[in-house]
Amino acid sequence: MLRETLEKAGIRMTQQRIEVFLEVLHHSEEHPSVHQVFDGIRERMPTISLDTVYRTLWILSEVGLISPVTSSTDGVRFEWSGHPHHHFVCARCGRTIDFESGSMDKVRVPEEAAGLGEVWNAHLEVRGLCNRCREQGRSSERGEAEHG
Amino acid sequence: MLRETLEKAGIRMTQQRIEVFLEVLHHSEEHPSVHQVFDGIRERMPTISLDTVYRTLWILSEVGLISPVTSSTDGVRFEWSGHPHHHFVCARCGRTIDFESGSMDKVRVPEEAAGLGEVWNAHLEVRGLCNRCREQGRSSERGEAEHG
DNA sequence: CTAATAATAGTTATTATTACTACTTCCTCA
DNA sequence: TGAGGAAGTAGTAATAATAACTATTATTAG
Repeated sequence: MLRETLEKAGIRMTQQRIEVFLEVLHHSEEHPSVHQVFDGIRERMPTISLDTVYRTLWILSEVGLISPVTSSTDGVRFEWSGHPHHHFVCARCGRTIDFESGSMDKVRVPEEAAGLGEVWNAHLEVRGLCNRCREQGRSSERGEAEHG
Repeated sequence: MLRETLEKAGIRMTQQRIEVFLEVLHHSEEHPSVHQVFDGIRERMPTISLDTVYRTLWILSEVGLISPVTSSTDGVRFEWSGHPHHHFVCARCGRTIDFESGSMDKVRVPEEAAGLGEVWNAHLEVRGLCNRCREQGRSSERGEAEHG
């Protein structure tokens, strides 16, 4: 799937790109940050540079294999694009929580969107207050987004 | 609406908060960046600080009056939460384009989401390649996201 | 197998965002 | 109405996150 997509886009397949893709794929539900991906790969490939990880993540995003996740400001996070699911984003702590929905998965993309460009996928983005923050009242703080 | 919401959350209403809210409200479709809001307000209130703008934007987000927008890495952008609409996000240039949809607006939020917390609102997030990038082939670049 | 070229490592430079502190404003309750 | 105290702000310094840069290396086409 990686090989095929990169080939179609005229982008070379390198070991680094394979590693970055597999790392995001493997930890997709955790919405890994750039540094999580970096550290994960370094165990197997100690010389990989942070710059390469950044560049590669955006390249994989541009061809649609992975997607940046709505995030708090602690940096970009990514997920694999291939698994249909939706997001609950907490307005207070900034966490993005995945959920699946049989009813929503087969939603047809509105015409209005199709007119704006070539549609690849779509998901529902729900905003609100997560259960954890709801219990903590005003004591919770932004930024400790574990994106779990 | 501002007064009422802040009061309910036990947050004081200050001139700065009014200005920040109005600035975002007024330029909502452009998804203003922090600096756009800052500059806009400075014309009327020259002493406002960038720190205040950042703090206020996040406070208004936490109470649900505004929302951060899925963005490229050129910084956070915000929009007013009160207008129901959806997003087309270009995977290449990072632009977020608003669109309205009669069919989607009355979508009911799935049960699976309601279990995760208190739901405030929901919208569709469509990913793909915007018309502009589609025409430009591989010449386009990330980062010049005008969020128009 | 080799040349041409795209991609990477390692680092430095930028820039968005947050932290900090003295000062000011706003609200409460008498 | 006005003093006391808490919450909010300005101005700036500190802290990351992200991008830029260049010599070197890996990849692909032929």
